[in-house]
Amino acid sequence: MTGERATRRRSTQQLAVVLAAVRESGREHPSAETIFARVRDRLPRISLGTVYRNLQRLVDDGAIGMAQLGDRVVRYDPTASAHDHFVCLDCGDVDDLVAGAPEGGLRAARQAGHAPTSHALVVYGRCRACQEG
Amino acid sequence: MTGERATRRRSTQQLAVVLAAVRESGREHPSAETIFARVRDRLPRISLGTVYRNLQRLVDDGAIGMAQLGDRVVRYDPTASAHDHFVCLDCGDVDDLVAGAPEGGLRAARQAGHAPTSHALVVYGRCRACQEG
DNA sequence: CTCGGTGCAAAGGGTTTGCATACAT
DNA sequence: ATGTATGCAAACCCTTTGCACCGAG
Repeated sequence: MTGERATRRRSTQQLAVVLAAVRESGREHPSAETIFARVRDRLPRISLGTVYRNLQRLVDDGAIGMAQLGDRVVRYDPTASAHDHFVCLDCGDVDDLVAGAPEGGLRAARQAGHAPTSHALVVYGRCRACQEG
Repeated sequence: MTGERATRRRSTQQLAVVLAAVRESGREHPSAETIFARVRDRLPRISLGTVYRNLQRLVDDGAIGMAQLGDRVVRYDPTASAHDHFVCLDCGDVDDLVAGAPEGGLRAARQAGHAPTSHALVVYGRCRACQEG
């Protein structure tokens, strides 16, 4: 019974503007609230619910990434492909990290009989800017 | 001005029972709600707020660990020392991983000028039990 | 014309907090 | 006696959702 037909998706202005807002965010890893504020400049009547719905859709489609970085909020990421993150404990800034697979963790998982398929690595510390002075 | 005096901490029955509940949890990584339910068997009048307050205190004191494993809730961990986690995408079970430092990530952070002090690694996949059959 | 997307506002789920009281010290 | 910890309930914060209307196809 795979009979359900995929519902046709419409491309709206709101969707485009949300995507643009995430894409323009550089290494900032904005929260939904931040996106909301930014998107409002262009579409003053957009609602927070719509922002959440479109962000979710973009994540599901693989157009953007999503990360939990230790605090409560979900962060969105213009880089959709898998990568890791550095979070500064002083200023909260986030940086992308390009690192190979965490072999130690994967090996430990396999040794326990598990079959790893993905991972999330967040490195915490003091960022470059916060070390000066 | 380091004049604030540390407030004297009292050891209550509630604190002891919360700690015991976490310690008895094995590799289960219970949420606050789970701890609450368990603790209630022994202290029927304990409140959820007290459970949260005591869990927070135990974490601050380094008596127990705390982890965010991808879903919304905070998990508590009888193992206070740093270690990583495996989460089964099928059944949700959590397993501890003993892995060395994630060198790739740390190196990438240092290369960007940051000074790493800690990290959180969660490996996702299919657990041993879910692979059988 | 259709029916998926939107705006609004309310609900949800997890966690924190203000306050009067209880109790460890 | 002192003031920290508790119980209760309300507040908080982030996110999701129900519903009537709008608008892309």
